[in-house]
Amino acid sequence: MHNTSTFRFRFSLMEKVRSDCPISCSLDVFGDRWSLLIIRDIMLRGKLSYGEFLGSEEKISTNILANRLSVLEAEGIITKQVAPTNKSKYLYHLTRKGIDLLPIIIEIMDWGAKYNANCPRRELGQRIKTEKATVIEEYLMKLMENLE
Amino acid sequence: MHNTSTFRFRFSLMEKVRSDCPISCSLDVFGDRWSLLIIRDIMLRGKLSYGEFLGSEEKISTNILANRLSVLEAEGIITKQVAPTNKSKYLYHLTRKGIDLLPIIIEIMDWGAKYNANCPRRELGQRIKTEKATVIEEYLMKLMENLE
DNA sequence: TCTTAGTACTTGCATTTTGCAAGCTCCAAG
DNA sequence: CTTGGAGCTTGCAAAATGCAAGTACTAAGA
Repeated sequence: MHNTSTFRFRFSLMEKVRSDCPISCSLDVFGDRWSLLIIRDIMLRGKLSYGEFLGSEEKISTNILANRLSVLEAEGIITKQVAPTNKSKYLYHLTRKGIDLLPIIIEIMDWGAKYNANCPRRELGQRIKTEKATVIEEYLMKLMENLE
Repeated sequence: MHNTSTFRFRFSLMEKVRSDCPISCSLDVFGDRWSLLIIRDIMLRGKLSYGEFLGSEEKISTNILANRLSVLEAEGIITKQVAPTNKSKYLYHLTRKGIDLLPIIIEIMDWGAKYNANCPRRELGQRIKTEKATVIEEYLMKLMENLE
């Protein structure tokens, strides 16, 4: 199912679950410095391809990106499909499971903006400050439209 | 201010911020597999001491625990104080900044429980399924009482 | 006072993960 | 039939992690 080379580092030992605590299980999946940034790119910035993810300002390296994408796909958080326009390009989309990470992403954004003077709140950041629930609702609907 | 040995690995280079995105900044602080589990222990399980954190089922190792505690303290998320009963014991408490991680913790718990058959929802897990906002409100009030 | 135990770490070392740079493969266009 | 774009893989050095053992300080009991 998964080729070994892609899994040569993270999760190469396959499924070492630390406990049955839902927080612990979640962190086993996305508890690192990169996974949620990829989700952010797809979810909030409309990025879809490997090249677009590479372009983000945090400068993820190619091997880490390839690994995280395969882990997220294996976990059923994103899907990978050939681009209709170009057979050598792939598009990554969120599954329902991936879309359900939205509230986590929004809460992390809100906390980060609140406690970092150097993190300017842009439109979305401003809105979640006063109408978080509404914003989540809106994004949820928008993201669900792209499902299938 | 910080002794070097405690910071010999994580954040030993001090503040390498990847971008001004609030999500990225947040993950620079707690984007790993352990930090939020320590927060969970303090926030939801009433644990307060090094020994209690070590006792959790995920079995964090002593050097990682010491490092994460010092990072969380340096970030102003927890405070460290001598126990009133015993001079050789320390108690860790959440600051306001730490308490504000509550919604993130709750959302991660909810997602983890939803997508892991092997993660049983206990009382709290059940309640957040139907009355998340209320539960957050309640816990927030309870945690704020212990501030100061 | 001497010893034993509790609490909180620190240290050394092997293993794993990360980060960086350089390839490599496949497809499409000229 | 070559050139370029897109998506990776590979090799290697550096950093983080995990484990086991040791240290330092305090408290309590003999």
